[in-house]
Amino acid sequence: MHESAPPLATIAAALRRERERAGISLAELARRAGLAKSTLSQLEAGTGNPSIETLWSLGVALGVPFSRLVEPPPARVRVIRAGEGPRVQSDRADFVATLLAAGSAHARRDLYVMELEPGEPREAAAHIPDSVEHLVVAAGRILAGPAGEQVELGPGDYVSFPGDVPHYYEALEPAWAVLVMEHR
Amino acid sequence: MHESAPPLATIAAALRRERERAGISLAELARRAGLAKSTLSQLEAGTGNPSIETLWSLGVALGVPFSRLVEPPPARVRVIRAGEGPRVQSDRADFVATLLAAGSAHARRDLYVMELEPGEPREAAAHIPDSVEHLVVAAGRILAGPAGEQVELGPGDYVSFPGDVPHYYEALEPAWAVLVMEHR
DNA sequence: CGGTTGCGTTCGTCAAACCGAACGATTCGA
DNA sequence: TCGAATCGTTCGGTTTGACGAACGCAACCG
Repeated sequence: MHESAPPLATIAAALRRERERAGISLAELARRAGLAKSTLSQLEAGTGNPSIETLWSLGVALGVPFSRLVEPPPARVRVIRAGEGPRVQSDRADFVATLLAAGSAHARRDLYVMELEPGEPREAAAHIPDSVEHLVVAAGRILAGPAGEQVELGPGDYVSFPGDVPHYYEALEPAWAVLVMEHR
Repeated sequence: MHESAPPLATIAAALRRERERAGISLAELARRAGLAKSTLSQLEAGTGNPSIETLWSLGVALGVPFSRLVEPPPARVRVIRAGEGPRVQSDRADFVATLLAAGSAHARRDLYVMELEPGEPREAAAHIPDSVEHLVVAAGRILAGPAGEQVELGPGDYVSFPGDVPHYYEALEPAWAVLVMEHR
């Protein structure tokens, strides 16, 4: 899925990178974070599997948000070619969706590209309370919406509706669309 | 500021929250993550200090980005002060942008449809720090990206790049795209 | 009623994360 | 040239996170 990066080496690299950016020594950082030099040494060497509290204290001492230590340096420009993205087979859905960008904790909108073939309508059970789905049709025609309130959409059309009630997607012809799943 | 929350209870709450959102039992999650039930039980109880690998495997098993487990839940109260509302007619927009859905404080991603005609490249000055732009091309061909790092995109292609540096949009042929502005 | 299945918690054991101390290497200034 | 200081690494010892087994509970079925 989208959870690929091995955190082992990522953290080691991030620690060294941020420490050098701060311009302090390993011993000094260990001192500020309240850790033993040895611990930090092994962490930067890629040996070891720090506890949350350990890594957190390092984040504090370095003055960087926690996620910067654990997430790989974000590629400045991310390109996902048509059909190349990670296919998400949703637990409770039959449609094929490609996850483009997962929302962070502060930006909980997940971005998908959805491809639909005409035929069986895709029935989606109600899911998370207070979730909202946004749909922009890029090509083809799609009949979508909550049960009983479907609307027909063509290229460029946009619709949003609550995701916490049963709803349907049905392609009237081969179609694809951009889907934004917003769950608060 | 950004480094305040004690991760102890945050993680416990996040784990339970995300697990219930996924609708699986504690035992089931432990199984999928390859952990002992007891470990997970203690984590959700707020007792214990998981290692990175442990927490990571939980993130994978839950299908959520790591940061969602470690960062505090978004504020329940959502406030948009006077004058802070989303500008629909952008000040410097010489392209046609239609605001579809403004992000709340909980989901700070704004959703646009953008139409471009070939000709002058659209130059966008750097804006809000730590903002990210997501672009899915629906039709036509677009050259987009930060200055010096533009990529050419066709229908179905996706790109994201930082929005806090100068960047360009140039239609190589009549095109339209879905634009998600993410500002944290 | 037993018997089974699944749940979440508690307990004892073991591996490993973390610590403190000692080490060689380097850079100073006296 | 010699200490003195600081660097980052390596080596045993201790704390503790993770495991597996057992437990009590509820729901379900014979």
